[in-house]
Amino acid sequence: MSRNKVNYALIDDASQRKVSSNKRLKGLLKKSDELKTLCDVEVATVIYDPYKNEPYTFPNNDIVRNTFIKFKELPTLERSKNMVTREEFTMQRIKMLEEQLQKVRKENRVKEMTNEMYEVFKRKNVSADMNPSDLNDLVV
Amino acid sequence: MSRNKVNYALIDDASQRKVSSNKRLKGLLKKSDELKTLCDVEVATVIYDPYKNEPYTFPNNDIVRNTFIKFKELPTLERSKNMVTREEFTMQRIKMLEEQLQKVRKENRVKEMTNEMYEVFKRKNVSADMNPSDLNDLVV
DNA sequence: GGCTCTATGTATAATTA
DNA sequence: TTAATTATACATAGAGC
Repeated sequence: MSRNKVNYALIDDASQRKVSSNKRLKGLLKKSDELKTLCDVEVATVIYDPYKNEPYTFPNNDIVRNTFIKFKELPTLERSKNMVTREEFTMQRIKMLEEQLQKVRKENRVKEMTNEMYEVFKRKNVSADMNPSDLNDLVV
Repeated sequence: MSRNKVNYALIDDASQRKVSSNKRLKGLLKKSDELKTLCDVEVATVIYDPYKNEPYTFPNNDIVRNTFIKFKELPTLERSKNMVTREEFTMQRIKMLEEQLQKVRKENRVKEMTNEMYEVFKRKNVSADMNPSDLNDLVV
């Protein structure tokens, strides 16, 4: 069993090529979805299998259409200098919001831990005189 | 060293997200190229990184344009209503971030309250039988 | 930030049912 | 031919520079 290195060339055997194509298409869509979800990147893909009339799209037909419209508009957007300035401004705003979000989430995690301690504390009905530093031992 | 499983969710840390994005983008382009070359499949992709004006394309701008036009002209596909321009997309992104921030801040307040309860609890050594749902009443 | 390295998770070619 | 299985190539998170 077990695989060889991939030879970077068209797979000669048509049925084997189809099998590989199906597997790789599936893999590509998964990777696209991960890029989109983990990294907040907009991905739009159209894939034509030579044996099919209708293409596969990622993430779906409508979004691909929207992205393509944006793509077409690009040269128009690049015209103006003000546009760039404004866009930079907007990007700064996004960045700032993300930083805030990250900070608040971090605080959140700390509080989450303290709440867990509270639950443990309550459940076990332990003495309130317990040294808070002892709680550290309970952290999973 | 060595890696953990990928958590299927947005990577919180912006700079870490960027690193992952770059690696995964590279990987995705390679997979796209392999699908095309090994399996004779037509692939056209547009990728918008939120911090860049210009999208990445695979295999290149012209071919993407042609493939997308072919896709657009398919008679069976109905026209989309929700067409979004690049700018509207960016604004949506800001809105989403603001909503998230607000949500996390709200959660934060709840946890803040619980923490305060914990402190009171500890100080006064009150009964551990108090119902946690009572805390809800305290939320602003 | 970007680059290299490498351990480990993941994709998939080969094989079997 | 499609569906599972498994061994191995490949992608990439984490670490160090």
